[in-house]
Amino acid sequence: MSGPIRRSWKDVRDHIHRRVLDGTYRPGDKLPRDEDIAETLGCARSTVQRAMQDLSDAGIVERKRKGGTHVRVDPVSRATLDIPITRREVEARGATYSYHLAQRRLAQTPRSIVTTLALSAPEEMLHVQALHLSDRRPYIYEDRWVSTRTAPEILDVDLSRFSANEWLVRNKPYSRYDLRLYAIAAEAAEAVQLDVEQGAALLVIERTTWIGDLPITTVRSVTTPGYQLLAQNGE
Amino acid sequence: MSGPIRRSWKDVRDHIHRRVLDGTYRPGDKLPRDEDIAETLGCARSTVQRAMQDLSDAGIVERKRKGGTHVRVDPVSRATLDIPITRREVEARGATYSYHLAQRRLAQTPRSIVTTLALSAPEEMLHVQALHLSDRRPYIYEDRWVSTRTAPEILDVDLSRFSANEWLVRNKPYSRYDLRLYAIAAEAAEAVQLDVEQGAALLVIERTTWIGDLPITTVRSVTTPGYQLLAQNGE
DNA sequence: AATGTTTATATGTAGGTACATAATATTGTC
DNA sequence: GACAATATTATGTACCTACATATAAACATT
Repeated sequence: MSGPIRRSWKDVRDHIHRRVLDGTYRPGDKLPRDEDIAETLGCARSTVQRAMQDLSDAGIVERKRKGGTHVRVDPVSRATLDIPITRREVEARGATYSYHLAQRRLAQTPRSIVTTLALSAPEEMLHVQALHLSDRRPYIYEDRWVSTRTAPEILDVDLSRFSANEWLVRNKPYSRYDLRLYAIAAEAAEAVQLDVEQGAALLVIERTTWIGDLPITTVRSVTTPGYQLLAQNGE
Repeated sequence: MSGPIRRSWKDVRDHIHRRVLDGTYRPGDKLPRDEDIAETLGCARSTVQRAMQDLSDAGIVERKRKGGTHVRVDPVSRATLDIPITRREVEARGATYSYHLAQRRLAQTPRSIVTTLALSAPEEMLHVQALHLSDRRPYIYEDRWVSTRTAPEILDVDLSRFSANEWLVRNKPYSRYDLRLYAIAAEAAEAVQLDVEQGAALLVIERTTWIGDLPITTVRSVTTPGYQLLAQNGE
C-alpha cells in the first residue's frame, strides 16, 4: 500500500510501526527478514537494520539471530525517566531554588547502607542531610552517604553552600546505578524537615551509584506531597 | 595509552566512556571529531559514529552538527523503566496471580479524565475497576477508563475473566503515552479494596495511552504498601 | 525417543564512499 | 558596529560489500 518510495530509516521505522499499530502485524507475528523488507521498500538492508534496532530498543519488536524479528508478545511500557539536578528542576519551573544543609558528619555506615552499596563491611563515610527548597518552601529532603574512599574531594567542598547532589553529579561520573521508587508515610523527623503532617504520603526516590565496583553515593530523596515524576514518550 | 588496536563499536564506546569516567574528558569538554577518533583508534568513522550514538542516547555526551561532541554538563540520570503486564510481574516472582473485577459500566467521563485524555468534551467510556492479587493478597488496584470509540472490541471481552490491562496491552498498541508516578494516602475506598489501613502511603502509577490523537485508555494503578519500582543501568 | 552434531540462515558488525544537513565562522554590506 | 549573506565543517544518513555470530532446523547417533 504505502508507496515503495521510502528513504530514511525513520520512515522505515514508522512504516513498520504503523503496521504493528494497525494490526497488520499482531503481537507474536514474525516480520519478513530485513532483506525482504529492504527490497519491498526499495532501500538498503542497513537502513532496515537501523530502523529495526530502534524498534527493538523501544520494546516494540524482538530480534534474534536466525530467529528473525517478531512483534513482542508482551509489550512492556518502556519509559525513560530523566532525573535532573534538583536545582535545575526547580529553576526550570520558574521558582527560586535554595538549599539548606541540615547535617554533615563522618560516621560508620549502618547495616542498611552497607547492603544498599554492596559493601563487604561497614566503613566510615560522609553522611549528609540537606533540604532543597523551591520558593523558600521545602521541596526535597535528601539523606545521603558519600564514600570518602571513592570521592575524597567531597570533604573539601563547602556543603553549606553547594549541594552534594550537584557537586557529585558534575564531578563524579558513574558507570552503574540503581533507582528505586516507593511511597512512605512521613515519620516524625521527615515531617518536621518538610513541614508536613506526620503520616503524610510521600514519594521517595532512592538512587545509588557506583564507578566500576566502587560505591560513590546513595541518596534517599523524600519529596513533598504532590510531587510527581513524569515520563512521556512517542510522537 | 590504551592500544590503537580496537575493533567493535562497543569497545570504542567503552573507551570514550572510560575517559569521561576517569576525568580525561570533563563535563563540558569537547571531544575530538569522529574522524580523528577513528584514526587514533584505527577504525572506521562509522564505528565511532555508532559508539557516539549510544553515548548520546545514554545521556553521557551531546552531539551537534558542526558543533562537535561535548561531555554533558548536567548529566541527567536517565533510567529506563519497564512496566510489565501485572500478571507477568506477579508470576515472575513465583507468586500466584489472580484477578477480581470490581466494577464494569459505561459512564460519562468526569472532568479529570477529560483533562487527562485531552478530550474536547466528556464522552461515554467504559469504566473498569479491578483488583490484581498476588498469592490471594491484594497487589494492585486499578481504576481504568477505556475509550469505546477507539477500542470498541473491549465491550465484547469478558472482563470478569481477563483483565483489561492484559487485553489492551496485547491488542491495542499505542503510539504515545504519559506516565506519572506519585504517592497518595489511602482513602476509604482504596483502603477497603487493598485491605490496608486508611491513610497508608501508596505508590500510584498513572498511565495514559493514545494511538495518534485518539485516546485509548487511562489507568490509575494504586499499589500496596511496600511496592517498589526498580530501574537499573550500566555494566 | 532422547541426545548430540552439523548446516543453513537471519541478524549483527565493520569498512568504505558519497552526499545531506545543520550550525558555526567568515565575509560582505550598510 | 550591526546585520545579512556565504562558506566551512562535524555530524547524520544512505548504500554497498564482506564477514561474524548466534541459533533454529535438519540430520545423525545412541
